Amino acid sequence: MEKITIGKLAEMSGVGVETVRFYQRKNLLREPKVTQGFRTYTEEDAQRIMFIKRAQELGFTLAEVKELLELNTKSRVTCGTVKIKTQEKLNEIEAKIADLNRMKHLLEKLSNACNASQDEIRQFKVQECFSFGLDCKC
Amino acid sequence: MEKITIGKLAEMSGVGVETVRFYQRKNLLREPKVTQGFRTYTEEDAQRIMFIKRAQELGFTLAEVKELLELNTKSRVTCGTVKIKTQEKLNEIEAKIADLNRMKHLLEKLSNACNASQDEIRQFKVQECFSFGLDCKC
DNA sequence: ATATCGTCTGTACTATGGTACGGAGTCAAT
DNA sequence: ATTGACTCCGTACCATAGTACAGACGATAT
Repeated sequence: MEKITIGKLAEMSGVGVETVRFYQRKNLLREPKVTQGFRTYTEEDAQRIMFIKRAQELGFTLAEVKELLELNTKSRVTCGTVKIKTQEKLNEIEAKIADLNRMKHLLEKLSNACNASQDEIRQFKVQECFSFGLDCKC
Repeated sequence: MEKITIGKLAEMSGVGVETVRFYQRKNLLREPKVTQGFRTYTEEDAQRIMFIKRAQELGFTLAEVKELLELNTKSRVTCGTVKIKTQEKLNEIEAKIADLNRMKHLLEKLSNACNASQDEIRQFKVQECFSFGLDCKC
């Protein structure tokens, strides 16, 4: 089995070398064994980075990802604790979804208001269209 | 009609004085008339700041808000242009909602898996639960 | 043996969206 | 007339999430 250097790890997990070091500084990644002055990583480190990336895509900040990973690091944890953490995240996610749905409906309203005369050049009060509470008058 | 100073404008539009100056530096807000060395604003400036804040809440970055405001500045613009811009945002928002829903279902699965033995201490692989594509094995 | 690539460390820089501060000038009330 | 609040300007600073780079050292190939 070949040694996984920082460069290989970065390539495996689809990030830059500097990003790996950054995650280490932020304690999102353990400091790996150092063999002859070089860091040597494992498959698990790559998994961990991919997990970080995945969670980020899903709207978690690095601080939140760290929390999630710490649940895992403790390895044995009461189900109650996990349940509370996941419920907190669920509430956050539901709030985000609700916000985004609100945005979506308003944008749809704006888009539909523009539908009537698609190519026509006309006075357009963008600000008015975004003043929710007021009706779009474009 | 009383003169609207930067402090009053900030209060009217619910931001800080420094934020007003910041928006001016970013050309999101025009440089107002200066009367005896003091900036004098109008109602419209307050409207504009509120528009910026509203658009931000809806997920637009300041750069995007600037674009939207420039559509307005040009005063006459095809409805097609506005439609394209809003449609782009709609697509982004819909993708985010889809991601969050995926996340939600996985967290619910995780939460339910913990339900059976609420107080029992057991091995818990959070990462596995988040590895979408894999099934949760907790 | 020398070149070249990769890694080491630390620090500096990027963008985004503000927030804070120092020192000077102005305005309004007492 | 002096205090206190407000404003002026420029610059520095904050968090977030990286990205870049300098100078030294190690590993490998020719």
